[in-house]
Amino acid sequence: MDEALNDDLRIALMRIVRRMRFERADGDISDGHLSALFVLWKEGAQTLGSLSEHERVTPPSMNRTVNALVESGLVTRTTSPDDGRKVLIEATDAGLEIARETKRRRAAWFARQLEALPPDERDALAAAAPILRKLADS
Amino acid sequence: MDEALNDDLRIALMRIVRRMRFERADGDISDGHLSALFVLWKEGAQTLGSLSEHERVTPPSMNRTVNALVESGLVTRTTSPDDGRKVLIEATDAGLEIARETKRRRAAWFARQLEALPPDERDALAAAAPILRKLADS
DNA sequence: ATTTTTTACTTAGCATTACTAATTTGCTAT
DNA sequence: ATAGCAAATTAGTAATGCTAAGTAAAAAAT
Repeated sequence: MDEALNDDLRIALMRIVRRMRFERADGDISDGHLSALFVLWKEGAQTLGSLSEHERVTPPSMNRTVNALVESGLVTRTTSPDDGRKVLIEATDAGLEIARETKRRRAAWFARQLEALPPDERDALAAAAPILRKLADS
Repeated sequence: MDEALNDDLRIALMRIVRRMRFERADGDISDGHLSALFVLWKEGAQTLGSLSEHERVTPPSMNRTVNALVESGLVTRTTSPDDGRKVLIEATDAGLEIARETKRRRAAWFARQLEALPPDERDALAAAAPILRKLADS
C-alpha cells in the first residue's frame, strides 16, 4: 500500500472538511443540529433511536438536540402510530430550508475551489469522486 | 461545474472524516486535544496565539486545552525568551507518542479501506490525492 | 389474564469545551 | 515615564457530550 497516497488523502480530507464545516446557513445553527437536519432531509422522518445511531450519539444527547430543534420550529416530534414507545422526528419546511441553504453554501464554496483547478486535475477528481463515495458508504 | 462531482466529493469527504475521527490512541484523549498535538508535532513549538489561530479557536479556548494537556504531561508551557508576553507550547515525548500512535491507527484504518479497492480505483485515488492535498492547503 | 422483561424515549446531573468580557503582564511609542 | 498596544489568562455563561435512573408501551412468559 502506497504510504504517500494514504497520508495525502487522509490529511487532505481532514483539512477540507474542517474548512467546509464553517459554511452553513445564516443564524445560530450548530453543526450537530445541522447534521441531524441533513439526515431528516435525506432519509425522511426517523425515530429518535435511529437518528442517534446515525449520528453516533447516545439517545439522551440526540433527545436534547431534538428538543432544541423542536423549540426552534425546525422539526416536529410525533408519537409513532404503530408503536407508542417510538417517536417520529420530521423536519419542518423551515428545517428543510436550512438544510438546503447550507448545502447550497457548501456546494458553492466547494465549486469555487474546484473552478480554480486546471481541467486535467478536475478530471482526476471526477474520476476519484465515485470511488470515495463508495468508500464512504461502505 | 459538474454538480455530481461536487456533491459526491463533498458528501464522501464528510463521511470518511467523520468515521476516521473515531480512530485514535488509547486513553481519554479528545479530538481537540489530539488536533493540537498534531500541530505541535508537525509544526513544532507554537505560541498560544498561533496555536489558537491554527485551530480556529479563540485564545481562551486554546488556553484551556493547553492547561489540560499540561496537566496530562503531554505538552510543556514556557515563556518565550525574546518576548515575555508570549508563551511557547511544546509537545512532550508522551504527547508526541500519542500523536504518532493516532496517526498510525488512522493510517491503518485507511489502508484497510484502500486495500479493498481494485487496482484501477486505487490508481484513480492516487492521482487525486495530491490535487486534494493542494486544494486543502490553499 | 396477569406478571415480568425488554425496548424506546426522557429526565437529571455532571464533565468538557466553546464563547465573550474583563484582567494581568510585558513590550513599544512617544 | 507613561500611554497605548499585544499576548495570555481568568471568570462566567452556553451548548453538548456522557452515564444513571425513571416512565411508558410492547412483548414474552407463566
